[in-house]
Amino acid sequence: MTTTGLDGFSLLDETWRTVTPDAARRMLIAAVQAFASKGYHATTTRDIASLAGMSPAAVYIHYRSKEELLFNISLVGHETSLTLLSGIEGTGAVERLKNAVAAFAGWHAEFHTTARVVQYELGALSPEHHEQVAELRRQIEQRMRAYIADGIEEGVFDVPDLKGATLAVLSLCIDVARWYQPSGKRTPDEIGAMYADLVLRMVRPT
Amino acid sequence: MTTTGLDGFSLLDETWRTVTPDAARRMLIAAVQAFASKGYHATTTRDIASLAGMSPAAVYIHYRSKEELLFNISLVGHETSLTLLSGIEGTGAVERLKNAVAAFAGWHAEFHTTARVVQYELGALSPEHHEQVAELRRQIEQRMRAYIADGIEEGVFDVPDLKGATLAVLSLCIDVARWYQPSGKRTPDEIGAMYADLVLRMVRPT
DNA sequence: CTCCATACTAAGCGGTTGCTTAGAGCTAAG
DNA sequence: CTTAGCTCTAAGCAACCGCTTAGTATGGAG
Repeated sequence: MTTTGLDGFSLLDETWRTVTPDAARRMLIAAVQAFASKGYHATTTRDIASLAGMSPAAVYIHYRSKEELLFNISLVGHETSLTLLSGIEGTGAVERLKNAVAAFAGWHAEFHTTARVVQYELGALSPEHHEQVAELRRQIEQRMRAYIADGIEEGVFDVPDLKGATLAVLSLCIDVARWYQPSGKRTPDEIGAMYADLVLRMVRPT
Repeated sequence: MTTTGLDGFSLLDETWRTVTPDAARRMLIAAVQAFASKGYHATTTRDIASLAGMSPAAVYIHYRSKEELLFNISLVGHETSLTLLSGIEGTGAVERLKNAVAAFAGWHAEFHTTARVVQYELGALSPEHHEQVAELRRQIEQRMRAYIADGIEEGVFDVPDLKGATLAVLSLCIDVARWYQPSGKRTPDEIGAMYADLVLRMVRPT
């Protein structure tokens, strides 16, 4: 899962590779960085333009508003993590849940800049945009719940409260975006592996 | 741990009971509500004054700035949760960790309004104020780590990575403030009990 | 070459922000 | 009654906000 960022593309470039034209992508990446470090409301459109190396008015050539910038980030971010979670493979429920948690928690570490905006700026979206994103979040929850439910059906998990356990697992992974620092000792992959172990301990039979 | 809020005092009043004079307390409570629902930067001093039923200028009679309002909230909130975590009782490490997680997670649900400000608006503090709060956060982490370490020494816990496990347990509890809704099915006490069970599963021997 | 669409900037508009100033109303000591 | 001190409000200031307008530079089609 980990990409090194040493191949000429930064991690942010990789996530937003499909965004065109070039100036629109640079603007989006600038917005992600600014929103992640200062928060949506503390970021001005002048901050974003300045980070992208353009004039304040240039924002509005590619985006209708500051909120639309946030919506694009939020939408692509949620779609990316949903795709990631949907593509988990493994033989047996134990291995699949392990891989799912490692990938999902690892993503929140590796792409913590994007993840921070995705997870902590939902409240700044317009009601219509928020509802679109909420639907994706429901699908993410459904996926994670299915991985746990599989193990219960297989008889390899002991989970008294499926909804509660799903909530806790997702919560654990999501919160990585809040505390993760690249300067810390653990790599995203190590965090993913550690969290996978902790979650499997939570669901294993007594 | 749960207080009903039916005794004439709201939960917010209870937390801020010691703040005087009365107008300063009403202003703080208004700020907590506003910061929690819209975020620090999206809240105007006029919002706060209006919620407190006073004029915009009244804020500055009791507080030097909007940031000082946030600092007071953050400081009292951190002190409260540290005191809570420090006063845990129980015979044996298993019972103490169970009680600690139940209390800490339960607090983040019951006082989710305060907890949201405490946990998610740290970045808006001035560097000096942030450092003061960071010291309290280090003490909170130390306390939780001690509860887990006790169980390892007693031989009743199997934890390969003490620092990692502490981080995960705190993270799990803190994130309750993000997703908790009073309209949800679980009471704060039920969430505390469920989380205590999940955490004990994470640290029990194989 | 002309023409036109696209991508950008310089300048700035109306509204809002955190915070200040000047002064009014109230209370209580002398 | 006077007066000092505290709490509050009405009004407003300078700075900054999101966003718009007018105009410039560029490059490709005819």
